[in-house]
Amino acid sequence: MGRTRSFDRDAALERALEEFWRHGYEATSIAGLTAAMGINPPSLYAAFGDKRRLFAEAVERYQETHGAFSTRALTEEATARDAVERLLREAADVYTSTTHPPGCMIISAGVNTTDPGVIAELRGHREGAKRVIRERIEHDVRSARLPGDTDTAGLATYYAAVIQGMSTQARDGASRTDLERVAALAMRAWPAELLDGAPGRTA
Amino acid sequence: MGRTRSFDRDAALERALEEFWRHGYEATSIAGLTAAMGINPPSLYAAFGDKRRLFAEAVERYQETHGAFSTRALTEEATARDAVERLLREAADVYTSTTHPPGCMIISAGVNTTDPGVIAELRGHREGAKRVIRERIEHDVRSARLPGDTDTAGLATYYAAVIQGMSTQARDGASRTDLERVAALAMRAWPAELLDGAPGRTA
DNA sequence: TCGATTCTGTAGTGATCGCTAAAGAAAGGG
DNA sequence: CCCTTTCTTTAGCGATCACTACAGAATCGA
Repeated sequence: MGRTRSFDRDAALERALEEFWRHGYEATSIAGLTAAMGINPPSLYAAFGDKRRLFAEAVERYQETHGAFSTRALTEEATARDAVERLLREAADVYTSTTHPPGCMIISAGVNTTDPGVIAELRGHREGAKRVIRERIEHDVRSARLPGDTDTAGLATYYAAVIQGMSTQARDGASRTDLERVAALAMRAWPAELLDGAPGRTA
Repeated sequence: MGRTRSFDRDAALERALEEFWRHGYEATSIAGLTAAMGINPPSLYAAFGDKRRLFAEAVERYQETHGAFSTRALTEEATARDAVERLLREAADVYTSTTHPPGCMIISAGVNTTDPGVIAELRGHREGAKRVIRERIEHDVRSARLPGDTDTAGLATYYAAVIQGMSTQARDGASRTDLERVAALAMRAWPAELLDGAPGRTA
């Protein structure tokens, strides 16, 4: 059924992802993309549609690979505190890894972008992540591990802000240990836990 | 001495500042600037040099006006704790004010920008602010208000990250009270203070 | 009033933006 | 083999980028 594609679509998508990660949506040009992907513009458009759809695929791939640690941390730990602590620690690790651009693509790639669809797409992912944090904390409130008057939305906003600050610090050159110290300090805001089987103490 | 300028240079600079604040350096076009400033390109170039120098003047103006609360908070309070607490509280206020774009121009305007000079200029301001925070904390360590083993650099990085996260949250639509809650939670990381005249306790 | 000077608007510079028409190259089916 | 299909390359589309040549308009000193 015709000539076969001469490049690895998945590998090219990963290169495009890293371009968008490093330079953001708008500052990444088709010329920069094709150079990084090792192909010519018509091959890019035939395989991925256009710049906007290529970006959407790159974001999807990011969530399934580099950004998947977030969902794992929040679902695989026994307590909300362990989940958030692991989330911050793994963010410190991923954001400063030298095998890919620094920081978080979901946080930085849409900054200073004109396209409203791109802004909404990334903001939706950020709001979704914040909601997952809040729901994980709410679960521990319902199971009486955390006080009933815990400000779950406030804590979720706080940890979302800390993670976004860590991403910015990483892009400014902060090291892994720098961010691990930020993560450790951020955990001091965690509310006093209620012990299992020890009823009554609310503060 | 020739024809007099027909527009208010200071007012035009403020409009340019807000354009750069909202859209960042690279995504702000000369066409957008001239439209916001109410002048034509030749007037802009005659009065401000070029886009790069106009941006530098806008950053300088920002530091002297919208961003001046930062230095004031860190120099006018009696203790480092009060200084940082005021810094966070005023940031929550300024970043969500509706009289100008949300967030902090120093933090966001250089994201996803290619020009290395712009990146270095803004990063320099961020590093400078972080250094001022650290020096304010070190002052309280020297005066024995804070423990001698306080990780001043770690605390400075942490509060810098929190402020950067607050800026991102503001640009995502967070309210003033949202950011005030973030500020309050962030203060839980503050080390235990040593009381004046009560010697010895180091933790 | 007049020349000198400086600002202003019009209009356009070359370069780059995202994107694509056209034609040659490589694969499958007959 | 040849025809069809799909990929590839070259080349260039209109639009926008930062920036400016040019000439008219406005203000100065004389």
